[in-house]
Amino acid sequence: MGRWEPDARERLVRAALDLFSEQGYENTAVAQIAERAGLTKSTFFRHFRDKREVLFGGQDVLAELMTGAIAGAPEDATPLDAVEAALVATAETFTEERRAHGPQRLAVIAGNDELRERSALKMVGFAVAMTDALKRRGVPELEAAVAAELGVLAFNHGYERWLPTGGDFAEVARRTFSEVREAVGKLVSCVGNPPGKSSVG
Amino acid sequence: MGRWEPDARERLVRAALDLFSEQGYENTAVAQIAERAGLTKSTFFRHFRDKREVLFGGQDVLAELMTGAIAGAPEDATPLDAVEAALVATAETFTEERRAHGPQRLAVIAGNDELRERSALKMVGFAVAMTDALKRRGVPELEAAVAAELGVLAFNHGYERWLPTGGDFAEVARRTFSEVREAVGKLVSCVGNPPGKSSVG
DNA sequence: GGAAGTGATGGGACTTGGTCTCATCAACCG
DNA sequence: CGGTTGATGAGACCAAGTCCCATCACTTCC
Repeated sequence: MGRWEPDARERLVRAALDLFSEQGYENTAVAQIAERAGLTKSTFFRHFRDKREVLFGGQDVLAELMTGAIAGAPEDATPLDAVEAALVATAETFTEERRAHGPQRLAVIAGNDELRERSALKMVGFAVAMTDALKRRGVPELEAAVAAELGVLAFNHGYERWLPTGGDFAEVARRTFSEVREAVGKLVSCVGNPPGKSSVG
Repeated sequence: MGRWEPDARERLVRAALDLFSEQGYENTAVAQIAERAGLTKSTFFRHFRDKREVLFGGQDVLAELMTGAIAGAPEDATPLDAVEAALVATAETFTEERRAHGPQRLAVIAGNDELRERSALKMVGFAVAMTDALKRRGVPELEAAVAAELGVLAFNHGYERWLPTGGDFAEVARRTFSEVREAVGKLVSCVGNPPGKSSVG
């Protein structure tokens, strides 16, 4: 594997994923990942900000798709409709190839604190991005924040639901988000809190 | 400052906070923090898992207060009521002394990625804790997750609102959470989505 | 009162993540 | 053919974090 083989980044990701699965994240040195990919530590850090980031590539693309969809949603769309559109807009990145190493990736992340930490930050990033996009539509601060948070929740649940079955993520996202909406409805219309007249307002 | 002065942990926290404010988080070495506290690097890592953690002490106590309040809420309390009780239950930790270095702490965290990452993880921890506590009350998975997420959102907003003014955090939490409830109500009762019959169900 | 034990600390070696700088090499271009 | 560009290799370097062992203050027990 020569110095100028193409797809250095992809090779690094695959090598990292394999090594993390084989021996655990903490027991794998960056130099080892680079070596398996036929590269060096220097090159690794040229492609990824740090060791964690090799598992979280392309998340900024997702955020851009979300904000773009919210900005481009019909003017009469409700905040929740806009958020739903944001989730649907990310479907194009959920390719079959991505699904292939999804479980492996999830397992590695679940087994390490640093990685769960990075994952949490990415989710916060999504929430902030959607909140800002909603605010630019004139949605009040707090409503925007709530809607965005619900969107992130649905996104995560949708992803976990999409992984085993595959298929069109847009559909899964719509279904999951409608369930979240339903859950919200049940929460606010609980006994003692009739809808329309909040008991705490 | 001798070897056996008391309050090593508190001294480390104060030294870290001051140094981070003076020269930035990244420009401050752990050895330097320890030195200012009259201790050594070894001792620092005996008190804190890593450099970040010196700014996030006591968050596990908060999670326990939250879960305890949810578990101990009246049987007929709605999920949202239980979450509100969880926020109120954390009030006892919001002392005036804690408020004193709150802004300093927030500023340091906001200025560094590693720290925002850790903060995000802590919030996810709260959400998971409250979700589990709600599920143990028989609340369905998704509703529990939504309610917990709303709680975390209110907690954060409440904290930022409490910092400048001080006073009883319980009151601030109640007020903030009621505003979140109101926001949720507006979201689900938007034009095109009459409450009671979801347009996407 | 001295000896043994306990728990927190000091100290230093060591690994690894991450940065930085400079040399190298392939491709492209005039 | 020579110069430029861009990605890589190589290695020094610093700081985070781990590990092991010695040290010291305090306690307990004989």
